[in-house]
Amino acid sequence: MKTDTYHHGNLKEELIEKGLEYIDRYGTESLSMRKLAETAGVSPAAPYAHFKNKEAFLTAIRDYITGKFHATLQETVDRCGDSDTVLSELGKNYVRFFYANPLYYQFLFARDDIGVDTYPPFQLFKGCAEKVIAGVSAETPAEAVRAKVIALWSLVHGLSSVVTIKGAVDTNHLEEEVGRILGAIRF
Amino acid sequence: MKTDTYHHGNLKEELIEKGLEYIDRYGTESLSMRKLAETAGVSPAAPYAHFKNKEAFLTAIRDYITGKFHATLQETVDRCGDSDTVLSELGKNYVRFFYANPLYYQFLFARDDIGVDTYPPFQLFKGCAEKVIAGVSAETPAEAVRAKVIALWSLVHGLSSVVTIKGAVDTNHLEEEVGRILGAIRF
DNA sequence: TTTTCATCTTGACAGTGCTTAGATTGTGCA
DNA sequence: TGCACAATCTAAGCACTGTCAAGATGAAAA
Repeated sequence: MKTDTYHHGNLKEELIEKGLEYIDRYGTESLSMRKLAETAGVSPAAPYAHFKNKEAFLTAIRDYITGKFHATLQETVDRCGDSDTVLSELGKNYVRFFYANPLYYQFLFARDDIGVDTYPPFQLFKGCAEKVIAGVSAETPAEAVRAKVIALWSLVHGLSSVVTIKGAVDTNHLEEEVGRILGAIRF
Repeated sequence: MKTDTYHHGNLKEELIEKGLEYIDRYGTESLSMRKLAETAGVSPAAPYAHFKNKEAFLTAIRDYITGKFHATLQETVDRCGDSDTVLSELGKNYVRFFYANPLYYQFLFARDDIGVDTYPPFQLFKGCAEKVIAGVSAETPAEAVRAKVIALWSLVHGLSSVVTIKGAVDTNHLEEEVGRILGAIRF
């Protein structure tokens, strides 16, 4: 078959964009490579020239989303510096990110190969929290600092999930509510 | 075909048991109705006499696990009553449950149709936390109580997830560590 | 005994991920 | 400029999936 568009020219990027759109709307459950190929106007096997398999494709999308998540946190740190508001702002933006994209939470974290040291946003958050919390009181034992860091992280991470549960948090006044909730931990 | 075991006799229960076993080991990703039917020694369509579709089957398994989770929490409440240790014990057992079965967390919560009011374990935890926290200081404003309840729940819920992330928590001394982390919130 | 009905098998269909063989075409090198 | 190469695509097909419709089976009710 001879057409003027045998080579798509931008398939890899379009697949990622279309895949992202699809996950936004319907989640990852019903996403299929064949449907995606069709919406891109390309044969069912074409995507496999760019991605080894479906898992590699999903990983590419995860990396993209992770990049945006990381950028959000990084921007917060850059803006707040070492001020005493940085942790609260970091937490708020952490939660906001997943509240704005409820399907991202499961998509990013519903797998078992994720580690703190290999996931930049986690490193960023933990590192920042460690610095601030250890700085509050110099003579705080290391194990207490560590526990508080994990506590804060768990609180923020958990709230990101809880916020998507129906009826859990008054989302009409989300900003104030999240502020109050994050304020429950003191250092 | 004429055999002496045309009717399985206990298929529904066996499917749930085998399905549970499978999820324990491999998660829900690669679970298939046909494989399950085969391990039960039955034809591929047989399960559909007991479950409308795969989703209904998974819901049945979720309900079973949710029952065990709820029983764990209920047992804790029954044992501790209204003592000041009930929240800490409740939190520990909450986290323990998912640490012991890492794949259950995603399996139970990786869906969007879950609500506080329709999920008994959440109601139990929230109800108990509300009673205890409101009782600490009678003149605490309602909104502050609500925020603390959500904070505690988020902390516990988040820690249940964080604990399964590689390198996040020292799992060699999980008990003490969880105790320290949960102690970061005071009321 | 006969009938009924839940339970099961057989066979089929559409959709899935993915592989292999070959077609197409932009690109760099002679 | 022409040609070979490599990246990218199509076509065809395999093994697998969920699920349905038609009919077989047999335990329990009549």
